[in-house]
Amino acid sequence: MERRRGAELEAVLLDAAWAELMESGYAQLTMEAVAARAQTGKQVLYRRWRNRAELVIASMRHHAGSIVENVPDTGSLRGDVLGVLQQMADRFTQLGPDTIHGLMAEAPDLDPEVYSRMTGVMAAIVKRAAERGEIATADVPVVVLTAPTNLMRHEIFFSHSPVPSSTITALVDDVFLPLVGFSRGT
Amino acid sequence: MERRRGAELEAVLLDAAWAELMESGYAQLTMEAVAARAQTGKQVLYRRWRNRAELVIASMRHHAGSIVENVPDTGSLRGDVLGVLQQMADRFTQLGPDTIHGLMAEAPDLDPEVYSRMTGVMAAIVKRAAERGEIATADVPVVVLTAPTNLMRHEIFFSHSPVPSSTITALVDDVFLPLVGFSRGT
DNA sequence: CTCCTTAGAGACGTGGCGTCTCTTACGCGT
DNA sequence: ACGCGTAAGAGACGCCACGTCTCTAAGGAG
Repeated sequence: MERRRGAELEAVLLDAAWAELMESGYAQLTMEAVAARAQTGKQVLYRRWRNRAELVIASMRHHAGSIVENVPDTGSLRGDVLGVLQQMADRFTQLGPDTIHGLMAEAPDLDPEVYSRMTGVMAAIVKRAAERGEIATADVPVVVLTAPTNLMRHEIFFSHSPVPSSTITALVDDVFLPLVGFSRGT
Repeated sequence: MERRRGAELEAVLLDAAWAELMESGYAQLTMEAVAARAQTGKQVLYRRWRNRAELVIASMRHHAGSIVENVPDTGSLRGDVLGVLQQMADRFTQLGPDTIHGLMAEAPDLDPEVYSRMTGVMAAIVKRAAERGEIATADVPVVVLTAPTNLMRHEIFFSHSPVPSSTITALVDDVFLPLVGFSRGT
């Protein structure tokens, strides 16, 4: 019997978890099923992750790398923000709301990271826009800086269907751009 | 043995559920415990609600009535919006994040109601402000109308501690009021 | 070649869900 | 006043998945 070990095995486990997640959703995902799919025992899972939530989070990271490390750079403030929001939408509609809610409920210590990371992304985008002269200053209140991504996240959490692109453009054109003193068109 | 019936019994059940919710939180709340506290059997619960989520939701409604039916009327737009957000904060910090997340995960059909209700509340507030002449028009994009309550809800969901009032005022002063063309102070 | 880690497999105890069953109280109609 | 039917009170039951424990054997390190 070929016996998998170390990183190789771990990859198989994470892939199995991801497959189960896509097929059954978070609520239906069981450790037994993941182990069975990976053709191994539960203990192999529990040796690496303390519970279902940790396994799933690890499998998400493994599958898609860490969230937005490729900050969009379209040359315009509007394009950049649209890009960020679109990325968020794509990523989370793939997961589906039940996975998101399930993880929130079972892994309360997950969010701070994802949460604060976006603030940095937005800050970078705004800084560039200020340097280009699109807006007067990069000195924007945090609450404004995080408004679009937070509203986007809110949309993702509450809408039980994919977020339409019209909502995304509305968030940018009717909320964010006015707040940073960017007059569109005119 | 005095045997409770109908509405009387139902009230006892809902109170028991609420007490368990406050004591143990949603994740730890069990049907057994609720039944025991109400000095009855589980069947009495299952005869009325299909599962834990429905019971808890009913108990929340029973305990605090339906959300914001008392739309604040402070005489100023700023005061009204602050009032609404403060009510949301109060209500939900009482519940705690784990209850909220748990319910979201298990009762996907709960939110639309709560969600859309706030839009109406905000619309009423803005309409009054326009009539008072505080702002030019009550014709505000939906995405702006819902921005403060949505951001508030986002804050509640992600912050694992009570929302500070500084955040609430920031939402109103740095996001909402500028968006509806209200120049503060000046 | 031996040793030690750990993969693979499955049994096990636990806990809560939701169902089923049974007895018994009590409101209602006649 | 009486009996019928509905539903309360109580608990047993099967089930499922969690997370733990135990055992055997593979295969890398020395």
